[in-house]
Amino acid sequence: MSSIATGLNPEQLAAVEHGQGPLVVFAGAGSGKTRVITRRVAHLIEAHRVPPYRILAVTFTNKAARELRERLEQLTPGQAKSLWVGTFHAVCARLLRAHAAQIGLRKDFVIYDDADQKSMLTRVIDGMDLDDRVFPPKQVAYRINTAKQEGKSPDMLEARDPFERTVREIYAEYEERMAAASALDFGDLIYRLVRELDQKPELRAALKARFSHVLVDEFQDVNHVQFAFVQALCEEHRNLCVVGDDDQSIYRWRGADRRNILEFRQHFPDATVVKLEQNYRSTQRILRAANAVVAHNLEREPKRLWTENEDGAKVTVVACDDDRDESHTVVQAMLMLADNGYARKDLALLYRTHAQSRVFEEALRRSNLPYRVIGGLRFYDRAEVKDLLAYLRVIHNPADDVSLVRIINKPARGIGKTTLERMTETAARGGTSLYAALLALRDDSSQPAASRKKLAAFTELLDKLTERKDRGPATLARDVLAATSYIDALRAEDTPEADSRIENIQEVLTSMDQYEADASEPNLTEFLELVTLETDADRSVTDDAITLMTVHAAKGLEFPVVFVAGLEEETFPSHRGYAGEEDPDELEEERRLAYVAFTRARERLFLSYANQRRIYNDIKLRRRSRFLDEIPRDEVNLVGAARRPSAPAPMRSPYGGGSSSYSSGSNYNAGYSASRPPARSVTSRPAQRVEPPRGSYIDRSEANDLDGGIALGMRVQHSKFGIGRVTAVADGVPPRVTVDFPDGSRSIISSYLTPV
DNA sequence: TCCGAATTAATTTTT
DNA sequence: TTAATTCGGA
Repeated sequence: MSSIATGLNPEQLAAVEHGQGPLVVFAGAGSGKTRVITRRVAHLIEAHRVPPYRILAVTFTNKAARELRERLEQLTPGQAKSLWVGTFHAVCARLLRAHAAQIGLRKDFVIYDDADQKSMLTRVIDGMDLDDRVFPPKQVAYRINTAKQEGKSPDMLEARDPFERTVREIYAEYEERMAAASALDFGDLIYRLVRELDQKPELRAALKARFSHVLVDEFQDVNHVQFAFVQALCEEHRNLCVVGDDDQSIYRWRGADRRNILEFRQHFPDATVVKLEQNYRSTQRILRAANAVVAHNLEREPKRLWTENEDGAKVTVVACDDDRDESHTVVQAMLMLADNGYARKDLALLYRTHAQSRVFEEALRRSNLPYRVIGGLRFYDRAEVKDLLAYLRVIHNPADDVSLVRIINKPARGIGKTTLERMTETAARGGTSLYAALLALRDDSSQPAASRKKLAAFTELLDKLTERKDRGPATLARDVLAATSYIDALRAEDTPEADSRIENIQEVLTSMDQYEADASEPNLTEFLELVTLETDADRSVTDDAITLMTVHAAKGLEFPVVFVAGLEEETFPSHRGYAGEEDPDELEEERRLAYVAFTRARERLFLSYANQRRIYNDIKLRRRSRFLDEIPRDEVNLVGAARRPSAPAPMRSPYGGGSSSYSSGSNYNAGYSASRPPARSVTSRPAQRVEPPRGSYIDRSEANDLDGGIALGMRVQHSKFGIGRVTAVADGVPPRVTVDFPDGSRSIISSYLTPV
């Protein structure tokens, strides 16, 4: 038992040993949050004799869930297996399956990811004879997802204008098609469960008695339905422990509501509050820089994050001429670090958007530095992988329309557009699945014989495969590949792309074998669920390579050396290109994102920007991010091509008059005293509090007010479509308006329009 | 029905 | 720029 308390500071210990009732832990970056959660669960099991299966721990990623389970296995051998640990999505999926009959769901429902959802919506919109330029599936999907995050069914959706009324109808129709396919989208997993909990007292009673202790990690990123779910589970015992950091809330666009943690005490007035403010991860300088930036936010829980770690090196700001220069300089620095005691896997490059990875990838390849990109295109999103999985899904559940459409003519078997249209029509008329319609057409003697024959061949193939359904996913997948000659077709192509596709398929097969070896009762349903809920970030790092990823993906990770690239206005902070002044909430979220990025670094932090950048065709002048100017000058070492007398639009900084006073001429490599510091000694220096600089809000009098707002009825110009009139305005991300152009109505992102 | 060519729209972040 | 989708000819 002593092992549970070893090495904890008083606040951590208080959180670990807290007894009954609600608990909120404000855990600053690097304050040992994971440690507290792990120890607390172990403590509940060991000291309070809580059976593991009555403890639920919700994490943000599958990887975090796995790690939690592994660490607990070490702390409490043999007990961790029966714990409930997982993401909201995984946990809710499991509960939905367990109570499927009660809820009126098929136990083996499939989960649709975003791409599946979008193709379902495309089919729905098409089937309703609507113009998908006026109702772009992506935009409708965004609205439906938002509705589900807020717990709204179609009839609860606002419909103030014709556009919104139609969206509501699409939503309703979509729900019916999803039910017919016995499919749930990501949003459904939580929303449906919460809805059932509201409507079925027996279910609510069962679930609130199911767990005795609930823990939620990254609570600042929980949205409305997720909180409702947690509240329902805890309303009886009230043993709810939430852990989070409002400064690290970066998922507002996904419905995350920081008020959930900031106002936790209003929901649970008797909640115990613990603040973890000692940082064990970063150097003083890194922490001071990060603190100074986030201190510019107005709406936050006051806190003082401090560390006993040494001062460390100054934060290096790398000023570059252009994007090529930036990638080159960053890679040079990486090479130097790699020569001076750092392993490649100690280095990470973070950026705001995936699109930024390209230039760096090229530069890294040229320098023969091994790297891995996290995110972007998910492994399971690759076309060939999706094809194979679609076969498995149809075998598993023939009513899965989206998957059926995907494979029906892959490989080409002469079932084309005409036949598919006929099927869709029949299905719509009879209110059945596409597969049922397919069978009907096959058996309908009034149909053309040639098409009937092709359909029969296809169903025969499926039937043959379905017979072997229970032999495990891996075997089944190999059967599918053999029966469709999928790999043979790729091999015949004999191109590098085809080869890499074959490799990807091999990798799926390997992961299936792995799954069968690991799972207690391997089955197709579980495997398919695992695969759709798995993110790229969940795949673990083993090889010695530099990691490239978005700041979002870096949440919860740490690296000895972190590079953050593209610190420029419009990019980081990003802005949605909406006309007029900036949204202060959005800017504050960007600042929190910067805070997350900076605090990933343990020893060295490099921040880079370019004065001009190639975007599409032309070269755009860029302005250094205001976040850079929010870092105290003393913590910064400026290197690189900062010789330009002044940036395009000099910014006033609280630490100096303008950019010229900031830079100190061209001292190209001055910043790289790159060798790794000796292993950190256990210092017992008195704690130095790091205070944010006071009164340093930047005067941004030259804020861009170039383009005016787009409003209803306004005449606007688009570079391609010419001049038109705005007929509807929709807020959203990004904001769009519907415009009547000479050649028809279109939905356009408003930043692509100029008023005339 | 299929394939390559032409067209067109788009850049945030993800379970 | 480039990815995705549509189009047109075979």
